[in-house]
Amino acid sequence: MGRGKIEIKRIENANNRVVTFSKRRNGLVKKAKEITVLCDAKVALIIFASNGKMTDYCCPSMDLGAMLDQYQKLSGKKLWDAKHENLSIEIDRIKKENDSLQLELRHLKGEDIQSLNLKNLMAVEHAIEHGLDKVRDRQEEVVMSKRRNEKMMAEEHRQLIFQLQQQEMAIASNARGMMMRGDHDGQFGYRVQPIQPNLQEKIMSLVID
Amino acid sequence: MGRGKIEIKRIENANNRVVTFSKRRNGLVKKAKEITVLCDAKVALIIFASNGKMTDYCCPSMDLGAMLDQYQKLSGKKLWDAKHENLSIEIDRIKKENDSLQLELRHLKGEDIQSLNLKNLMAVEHAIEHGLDKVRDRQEEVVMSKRRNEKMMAEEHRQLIFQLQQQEMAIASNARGMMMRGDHDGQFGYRVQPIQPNLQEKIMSLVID
DNA sequence: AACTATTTATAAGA
DNA sequence: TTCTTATAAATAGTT
Repeated sequence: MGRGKIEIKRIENANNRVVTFSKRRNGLVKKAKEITVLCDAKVALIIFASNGKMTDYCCPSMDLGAMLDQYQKLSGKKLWDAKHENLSIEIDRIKKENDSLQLELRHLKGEDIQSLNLKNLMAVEHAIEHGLDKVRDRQEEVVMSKRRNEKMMAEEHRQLIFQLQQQEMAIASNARGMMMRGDHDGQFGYRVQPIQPNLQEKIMSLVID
Repeated sequence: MGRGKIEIKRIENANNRVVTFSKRRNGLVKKAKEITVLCDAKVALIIFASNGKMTDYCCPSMDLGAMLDQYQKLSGKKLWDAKHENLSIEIDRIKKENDSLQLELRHLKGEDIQSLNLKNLMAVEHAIEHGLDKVRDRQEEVVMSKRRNEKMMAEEHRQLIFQLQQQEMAIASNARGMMMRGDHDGQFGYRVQPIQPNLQEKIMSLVID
């Protein structure tokens, strides 16, 4: 229908194709609306242009979800049941994994062990003993580390006290010198160098744990 | 387009409505096919007649499921929401539970404990110790039970030997009596009663573990 | 289901 | 994209 008859095959001219698409898409939607009104029909229509742009129409009397439910019932085809099923299967799988973890956990806690035979009991015992060893080793480490830190702290505390004393003495002797020389412009004869430049950071790190 | 112009409103005459539906439905599907071919478009079309009968068309290049996936992406509307999302949420929930179980399990096995502080380590230690106690108690029980069973077994073994001996003696004496009386019709004077009727079952149950 | 007068859709051109 | 218009196609009413 137009100035000339056309064959129903892909329109090679890209521009014509796009224009024709636009016209025919409008026509299609218009006809979908018309049949809906004229004939009490339910219509759902989804159109993707080759550039990906989408147009859709759904009759006002039923939403697309309901249409598709109906479609599945009548056609027997599954649209999302498959995905659904996959999710359900995944859930079952994880739940089973969960149960087995749960059971292993309970065994290690000495629960639900009535059904275990001697061999299993010994395996569980070994696992527990191994874990206990490791946990105790780690405790040891942590305690030792804490103790080391305390010692360092104490040592540095002593150092700080020593430094403070030195500075006080230096200031005192300087002040005496200044007074004797009448030096009042606030410039000391020498600066007290920090013995441990990173002391503050070290202390902070010790305090963290 | 026809002998007369019609208003786009419900066709009251039921027969006309059905006929028009049929014609227009065919037209709609035809146009859907044409735009698919002419313009590289993807079209999905579902039509329900007022009597419930369904007609559908989907472009050959994409199945309806894929079309609807795309529809959801582009429109942001969710078609199979409720069920789907609930399942996804459920999966997330179970996975998290799983992870936490996994972690607890690893802790009890003495793994991944570098990050635990002393307090946590001690809690884990106590859990493990408790489990170890329980498992060892149960082992003790099982071993004791086995020992008891062995004793019972030995005792019943002795009983069986005793019974067998008795029966052999009874048969022997009977046979002698029969021979002396010329009793050859196979009927013994009395039956040997089983001393322990359920012996077989008892033995079976002992053998199981 | 066929026919056909008429309306509608649209291809090509601007 | 939009408008125009000649023509093809769809279809309403009829047989």
